[in-house]
Amino acid sequence: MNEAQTRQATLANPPAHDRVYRGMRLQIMHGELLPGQALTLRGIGKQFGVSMTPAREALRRLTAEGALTLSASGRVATPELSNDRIEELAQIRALLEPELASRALRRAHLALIDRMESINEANARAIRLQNPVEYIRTNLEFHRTLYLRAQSPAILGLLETVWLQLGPTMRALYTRLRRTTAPPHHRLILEALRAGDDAALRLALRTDVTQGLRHLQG
Amino acid sequence: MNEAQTRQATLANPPAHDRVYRGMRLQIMHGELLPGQALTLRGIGKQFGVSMTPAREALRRLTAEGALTLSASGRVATPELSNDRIEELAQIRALLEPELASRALRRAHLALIDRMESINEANARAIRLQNPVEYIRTNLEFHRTLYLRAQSPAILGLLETVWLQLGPTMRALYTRLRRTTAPPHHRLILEALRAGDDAALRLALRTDVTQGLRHLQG
DNA sequence: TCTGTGGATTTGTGATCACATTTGTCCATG
DNA sequence: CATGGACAAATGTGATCACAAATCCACAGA
Repeated sequence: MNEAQTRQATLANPPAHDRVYRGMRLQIMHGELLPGQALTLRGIGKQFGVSMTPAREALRRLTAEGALTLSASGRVATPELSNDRIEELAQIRALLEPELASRALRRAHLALIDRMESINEANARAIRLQNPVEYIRTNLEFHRTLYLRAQSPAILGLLETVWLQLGPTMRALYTRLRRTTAPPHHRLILEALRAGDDAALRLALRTDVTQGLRHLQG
Repeated sequence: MNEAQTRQATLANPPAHDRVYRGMRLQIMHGELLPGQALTLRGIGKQFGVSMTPAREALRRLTAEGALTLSASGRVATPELSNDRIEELAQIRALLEPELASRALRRAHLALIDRMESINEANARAIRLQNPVEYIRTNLEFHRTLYLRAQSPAILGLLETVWLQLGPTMRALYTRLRRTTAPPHHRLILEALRAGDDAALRLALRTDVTQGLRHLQG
């Protein structure tokens, strides 16, 4: 019938628990939180101006996606990943991302490549400015821009949960080894896209993914 | 007014929301619910003898894993997957499961293969008895028994969420085409395991996964 | 037979509270 | 200086309630 969203004056259309979820999700994926950071229901609730109930639902949702870990006493915190687990998550990325890139290749037109190019420049800028959050954000946006063309929401959705799990760890990685040069494989990815070379594209993504996380081992 | 909180202090029992989650999860993964089945918080609460709060947390968790879909009005139901989505999920299985099998191959000893053999016989029995839930259950157990040896909890966890999403659909598939013979690829999997042939094992799993879901298309 | 319209019922959402348990702090004791 | 125990604060859990929106259903009108 009437599609008018005449919600209560206090809040906008999206439910409170969804706003909390989205906000926390961005913070985690972009590496704004360090590994092992503890979170409380009342604290999150206060931060977003809601009660415990929506905060609880948001955190439950995030723990279900692996973005947060649940201690035995029910306390939530950002995960501190073991080396084995990092290797597993990197392997998942190495399996899914070449597939998504290959699916996107057929649909990739010039405007898309240009957009990725400009995102890559923003990424290089973030490195110059030593801004970890912006570096992670633009790096993920570079990949996501390509994968959105794959028209494969299920695979992309699963991949994003993997990124979520790696968020705090990637932040810790960045601050530990302060990189000064842009990731070299982004150029290879763009070249393979322009050439329409499927094999080269898959290889470039596999190396970009595994290389970036190999530094964390040890 | 329920004055009997009856928390049974110091009795190490899982929280209510966790019990609800596990129960619903099994029902979904084993195909006890058909696609499109609607669920209500109060209904689930009554079914498990708890209030709305734990039921809400359990359903939120399951929707986060893709086991349930959330309508615009906030109602939850088992997913009705499109053909495209089924193809995507099958592709994910085709990528992850050969990898898990390969990792398990090095650690697979004779007792494991024997156990898989007996599970496979239970699977064939379920087919003879035309029992869809038991068929799905033993089929998943066959795969999981192998993958547990891979010692890769992150990959296996991700894969299980894919199985979850396919649960109701696999049930619908089964009742639609009433299979009468056991899946032929399980034998190939067992043979490749005995021979220690990595390439053959990967291939057997890829075909087992894609073949089983190809029937659903159209 | 079909349609839409009104009200009654069902349902999800968010706040609040009681309670058991965990965690933190401080001080006495060895 | 280290250790442990008692007390206080903090925290997750689950029940309950009010409320608005969505859904359902009977019934009148075309």
